[in-house]
Amino acid sequence: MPPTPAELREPVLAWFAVHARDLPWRAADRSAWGVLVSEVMLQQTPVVRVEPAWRSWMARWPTPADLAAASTADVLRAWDRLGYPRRALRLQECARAVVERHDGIVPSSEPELLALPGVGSYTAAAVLAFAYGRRSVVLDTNVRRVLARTVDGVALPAPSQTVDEVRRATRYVPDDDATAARWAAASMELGALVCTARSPRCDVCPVQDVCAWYAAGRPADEHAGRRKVQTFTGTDRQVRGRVMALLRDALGPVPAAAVDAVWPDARQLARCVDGLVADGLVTRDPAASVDDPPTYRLPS
DNA sequence: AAATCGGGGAG
DNA sequence: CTCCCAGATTT
Repeated sequence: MPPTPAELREPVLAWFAVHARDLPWRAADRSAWGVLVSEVMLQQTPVVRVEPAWRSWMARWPTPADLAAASTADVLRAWDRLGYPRRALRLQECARAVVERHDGIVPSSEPELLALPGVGSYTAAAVLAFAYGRRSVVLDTNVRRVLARTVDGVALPAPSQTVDEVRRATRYVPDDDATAARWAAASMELGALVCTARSPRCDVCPVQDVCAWYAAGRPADEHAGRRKVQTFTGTDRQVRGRVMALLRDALGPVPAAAVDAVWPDARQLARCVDGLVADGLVTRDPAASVDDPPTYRLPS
């Protein structure tokens, strides 16, 4: 018997009222743009690493117009090692779209949010709930795990999100805007602090008594083995990361020879550099003389 | 539905 | 060492 929506929500909301972390993008004076920036930074990057980056980022570029007017090289340097630099590129594109399409105001409708670069279903729902206090179905990795355990009685959700899963999650979202927005934050927080992927702290969980997974004796993950572990060492992602690090730290244009030195496999390196140029993360400038090698830099 | 895209810190 | 993190986009 899975818990009813009320059986799950009420203890989690009460727990959240006591245990919510004091994160800067939850402060009373944060802007809708600040919320959007935090959500993009938090896409696949842990809270502890985002927090200091968010503070300095918002101090430097408080509004969409500020970020829209910045040099892309500065944006990529400020992004530093938050991972997936394409997100930084899209965040700046997003700022420009907000300025051009919405007069510099972050939109408050789901279709308009989804149309922004770098904003998918999760981020759109999160901005609606956290910036505007509106009801939405916020289904991130934390909420997916909380519902998989408490409702479905399984250790972890399926590798990819299904339509059925969204429908199920919708049934647990409160009807009114304010409570729905709190539920979004509370259920995410429970997944982040208690109902964690590695070693869940069921002993302090506010919904232990209604949790289907706990009742079943915490059975192991049924998808174990089928889960794709993204390796990193030796992959294109590592090579791209090295090239980006080199260009971030460079004061001026970087000679091709310096780029060649970051990775021993010349073919793989060339493929990665071409990819970075195609992605708009790197600019290749031809040399003065035709037979000389080009130089590389971050895009201006 | 699956692959790709960074990087780091906990276990 | 492996695993996972407030995902989005492309194929």
